[in-house]
Amino acid sequence: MQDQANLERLFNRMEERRPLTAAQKAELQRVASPPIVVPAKTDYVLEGARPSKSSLLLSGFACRYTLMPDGRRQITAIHVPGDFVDLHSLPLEVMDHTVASLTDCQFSAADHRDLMRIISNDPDLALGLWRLTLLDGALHREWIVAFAMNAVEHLAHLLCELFVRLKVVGLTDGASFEFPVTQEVLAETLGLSPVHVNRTLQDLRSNHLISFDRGRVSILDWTGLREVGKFDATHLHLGKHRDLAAMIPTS
Amino acid sequence: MQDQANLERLFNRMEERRPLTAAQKAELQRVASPPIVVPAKTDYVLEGARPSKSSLLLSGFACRYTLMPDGRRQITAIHVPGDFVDLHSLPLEVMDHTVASLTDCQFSAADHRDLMRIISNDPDLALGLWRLTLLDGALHREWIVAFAMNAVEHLAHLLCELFVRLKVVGLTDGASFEFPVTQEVLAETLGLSPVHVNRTLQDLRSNHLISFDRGRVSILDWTGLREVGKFDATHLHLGKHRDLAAMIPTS
DNA sequence: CGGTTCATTGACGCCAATCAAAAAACGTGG
DNA sequence: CCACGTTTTTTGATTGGCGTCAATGAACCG
Repeated sequence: MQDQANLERLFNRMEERRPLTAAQKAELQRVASPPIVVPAKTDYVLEGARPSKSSLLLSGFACRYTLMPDGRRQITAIHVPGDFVDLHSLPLEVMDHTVASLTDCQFSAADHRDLMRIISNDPDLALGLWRLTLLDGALHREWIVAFAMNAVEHLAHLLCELFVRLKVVGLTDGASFEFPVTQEVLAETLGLSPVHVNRTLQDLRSNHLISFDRGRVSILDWTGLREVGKFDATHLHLGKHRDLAAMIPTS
Repeated sequence: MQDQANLERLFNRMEERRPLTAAQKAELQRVASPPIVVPAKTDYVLEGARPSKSSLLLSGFACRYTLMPDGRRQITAIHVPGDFVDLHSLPLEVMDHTVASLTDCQFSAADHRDLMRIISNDPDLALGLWRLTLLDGALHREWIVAFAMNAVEHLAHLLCELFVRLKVVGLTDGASFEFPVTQEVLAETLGLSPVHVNRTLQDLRSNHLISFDRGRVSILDWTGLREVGKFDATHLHLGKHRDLAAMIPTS
């Protein structure tokens, strides 16, 4: 059992709104492969592919991105442990973007035939999986809104979002969390130049809202950061952790 | 039967990848309400609501938007006939944004209990509905990428996307289509100021890529517009109409 | 026909891109 | 543990895209 994938973070997320039965958890556990290790900065699912399985991120950070004709990379989603990174390929079949690791990652994969069997036999679980893919959509919409903000607001918004999502899966430590990515990755996420990301980070730091050092983000002023980033957790569709976004974390 | 909703445009979209059976079409038809008329510029589903039904757009243009704290409205999606505008509220339950009409619209609504029954009894149809919501997500991602472009490219991209989507549901006329919205709506969509949208339209016009007059968009140079907008239809997940994005429409 | 909405134009300012270079952190092998 | 090349962060100077403000003109509508 040592190499069995730990699905607790997925269960955390799925049980935000209603609990899973022991049988449902067992069924998901049954179709989850042992951990797959992927080093940092590696494409994991390619645009144009037709995956025969879908992968759950167990540890590390991953992203989805589209390569633009001029060679720039635009990141459209950042994934944290507990996220399915390509569950949408089950109904959509063809990948319209690439999934890559940002840090060293572990994934667990579930065969599409197994997943199809699950959704045929258990409409309740089917709805839960559907719901997970819709949470991605809700995040996409929020990112669109964030793109209409200026650089400082956009960055603050992103950090708020990551903090809450990581908190849900138990990956925060007080008011801080590990986020070992370069400023270039932030630039590709925010659609800014790396230089401007640097200046924007300095802005947030000089206003004592955050510190960001050696891959660790510490939120020094949660209320202030939320305000700057116009962050509203409605789109995260939290249930159990509903009050989490309002809370002021202690350091 | 005169007041029965015409679901052909929905069927068009759902049959991109695989045909629906007559029984499936009949089942969808059975749960679809008669047309609901909504005047232009009217909120139709409010943020925070818990819809008990989901609505299909039969005619007109609608959008989803989020109101920002400073009163600005950011549009996150534009809907064309054949689109479900809030099908995601079935698994997600709570609306995280508002749906509004842009023009006079007609909707047909399906009760969530009926839809739940369908997805429980027909996994195939469930997958088809799931797929529709994922197409929205794919569009969201493409919009994020488009936000990393400059104003001219972004606008060109949007017009390309609308053209192809309208073509799929038979709402184009040669190389042109009706799109009776103000430049302010475009501004709210692109995250630009109305003034700059005006200048950007003039740019496209002066390069003989489009004309846009009295609510009708005509594409004068499809190849050129696609190139400027870096438009790639992969994310539309077309099946039957796969070659549509590459085709040069005749006027 | 008159009021209202919408499209257009010009002047000016600011936010973020770009270019270039230096400093700091990191990784690796000796 | 230090030396070294590489990656990443930081800084400065300049440019350009888009926002803002304000006003005019055109289209629409009852």
